[in-house]
Amino acid sequence: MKLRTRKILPKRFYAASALEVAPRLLGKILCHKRNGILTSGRIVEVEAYLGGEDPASHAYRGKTPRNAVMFGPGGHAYIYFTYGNHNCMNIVTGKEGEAGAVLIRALEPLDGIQVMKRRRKRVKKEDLTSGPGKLTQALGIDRRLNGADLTEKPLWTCEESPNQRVDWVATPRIGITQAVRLPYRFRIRGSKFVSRRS
DNA sequence: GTAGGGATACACT
DNA sequence: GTGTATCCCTACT
Repeated sequence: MKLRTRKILPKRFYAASALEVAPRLLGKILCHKRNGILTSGRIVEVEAYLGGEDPASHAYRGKTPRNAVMFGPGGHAYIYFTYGNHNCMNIVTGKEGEAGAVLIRALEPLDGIQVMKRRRKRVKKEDLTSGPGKLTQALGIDRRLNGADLTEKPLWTCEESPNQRVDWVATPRIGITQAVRLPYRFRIRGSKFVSRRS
C-alpha cells in the first residue's frame, strides 16, 4: 500500500443527520489497529438508520442498554451482535440526545489484506469485506469497541483527499422487514466490493 | 433455499 | 425470573 496522507475525519463531520452523513462516508477509509496490525478499507456501501421515525432502526422504540450509544454524540462506533454469529458496525451521527447511525455494509480492502484473509479464511479479495458481518470479522472488530471514539485509535475513520468526488447511487435498504422501500442505502457506483444480498 | 447461532427486548408469571 | 419471537447475516447445499 503506497503511503498517502490520511486525515482523520473531525467530530463535526458526524454532526448532521444519518441521511446526510451516509453518502459522505462513501470513499472514506475505516481503519482498525489491533495487536499492532493495521487493517483498513475504503467504504463502498452504507445504510442510514434514523431514530424514532424509522421503524427499521434499533432506536425506533427508544433507548435501551444495547442501543444507548446511538443516542450519544456523533463520531462513535455502535457495534452490535446479531444472528448468533455476526457483529455489525455503525457510525453514530447527530447530536447528543438524537438517535441516528450509519451501518457500514461493505469495504474495499486496503491495508492488512493478508491478515483479513487469515481471519476470514477466504482468499478472494471480493469475499473479505463485502458484507456487514464480513468486514467486522476481517478487521477484527467486535463489541468491545462499542462506543469507541472514531477520531482516535484503535478504531478510526479518515480520508485521503478532502474534496474527492464519489459517484454513488441510493437504493432501498436490505436485510430488514420494516420500512423496506426507503432509499437509505448508498453505494459507490460500479464497485466490485459491495455486498451481495438484495 | 435454509441451518446455524446467541443476544436482546418484551410480555408474561 | 422465564418464555419466546425476532434480528441491519453468512456459508453452505
